[in-house]
Amino acid sequence: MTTVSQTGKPTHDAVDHRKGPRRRGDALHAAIFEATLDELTAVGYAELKMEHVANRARASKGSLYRRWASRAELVADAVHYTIPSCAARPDTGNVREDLLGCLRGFATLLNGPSGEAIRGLMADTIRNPDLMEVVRARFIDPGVDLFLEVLRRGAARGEVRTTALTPRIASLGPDLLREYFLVHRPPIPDRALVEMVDDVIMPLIRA
Amino acid sequence: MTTVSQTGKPTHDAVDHRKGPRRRGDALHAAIFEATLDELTAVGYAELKMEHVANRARASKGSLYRRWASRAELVADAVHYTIPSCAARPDTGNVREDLLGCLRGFATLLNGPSGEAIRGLMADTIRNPDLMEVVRARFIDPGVDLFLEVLRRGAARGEVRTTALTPRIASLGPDLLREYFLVHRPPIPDRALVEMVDDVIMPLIRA
DNA sequence: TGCCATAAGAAACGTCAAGTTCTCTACCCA
DNA sequence: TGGGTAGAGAACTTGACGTTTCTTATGGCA
Repeated sequence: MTTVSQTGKPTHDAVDHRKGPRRRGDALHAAIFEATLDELTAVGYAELKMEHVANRARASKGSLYRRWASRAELVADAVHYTIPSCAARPDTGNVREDLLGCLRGFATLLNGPSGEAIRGLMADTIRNPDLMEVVRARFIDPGVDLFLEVLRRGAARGEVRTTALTPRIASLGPDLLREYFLVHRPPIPDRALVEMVDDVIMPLIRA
Repeated sequence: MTTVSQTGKPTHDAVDHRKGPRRRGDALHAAIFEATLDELTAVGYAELKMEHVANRARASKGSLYRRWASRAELVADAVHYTIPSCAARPDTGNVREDLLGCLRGFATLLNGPSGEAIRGLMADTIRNPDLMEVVRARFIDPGVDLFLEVLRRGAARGEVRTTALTPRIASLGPDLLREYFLVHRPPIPDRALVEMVDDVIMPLIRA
């Protein structure tokens, strides 16, 4: 098929979706999410271009910008859309194992394409501080809640001092993990997680 | 004064430094550093443009790129050049006060234009992971060394368990501070520093 | 003192992606 | 079945980056 552009230059299109089947609403939304994640996996956040996402989704840039004001918002939505339930919730009956299980779950996530995305989102936070609230609400606070729950179960079993059930203590795990994640190259080694639990958290919470 | 550009368009320049006094070497180097810091203070890292730094320094972009390959390298050098000696080294004879003093010193730094710059540099780390080593060597490792020294003095006075003299414990202060810095809007409240010391570090190191 | 290599200043250029706008048209619904 | 909505595709505008070119001031050296 041959069309002629406004400037008269002929372009040969494999498929012109002005004429082909055309998705709308949720179907298009989902297709863009999948394209975003594929692109994220393929080239990473830093090299992710709106135009490439559009092409991969067989959509137009206009459709993307109609829904999201920026790359950051698109990626935040796309990652949030696919993170299953923000990692598993281990319950082994032992606080140390539960804590380690949580950290390992997060680390696995951060070592994959979602980690790439979160790293990039935190970077964009500088140009757009409002994004920080979004990142915190979606990717940070849930982790603290999970740790607090683990500590409460431990306290119920008598493993954990009740005075350790504070936000400051509960967020130590997520904080140290994120800190490690942001300052070191991936992947996060398991040894670092064990140190966080055994050298910092356990001594602080032991009954 | 009026000059004629290559394309024949007349341009009216206040001063054309092809004819004016011309700095070289260290004088120019220093002028560029000062312009970088002024620009950082004025518009922040995200909005810092090489061209604007050049204009402010009354230098050319060419001169900048002859010395630094990127904005990140320029800013890293400029900030490092002006940080006095990476904060004071309190020695009050009391571990808790020393720790708090260190954290307050860093927090003051991070609440100013240097903090803006460091935040931005950490963001650029995503596009350029080599930068991470530079940031760590210049702005992170010195902090850990300082804390380790404070802990050693405390141990010598019998205030600190000798088993607490590990990198994991010594870097807790800088780690938690940086974590807070990266995830929250400035400024860092003093309350957060006190919590780090009293709820996390002190319980872990007490003899 | 005068010559010359070096490097600074200014401006233009090529590139690239962001974001916008335009036209055309498929799809949905009343 | 006809009209409004929204998607596809491409051109366009803008803005910054990093480079190149040309001119000329500066400092070292003979």
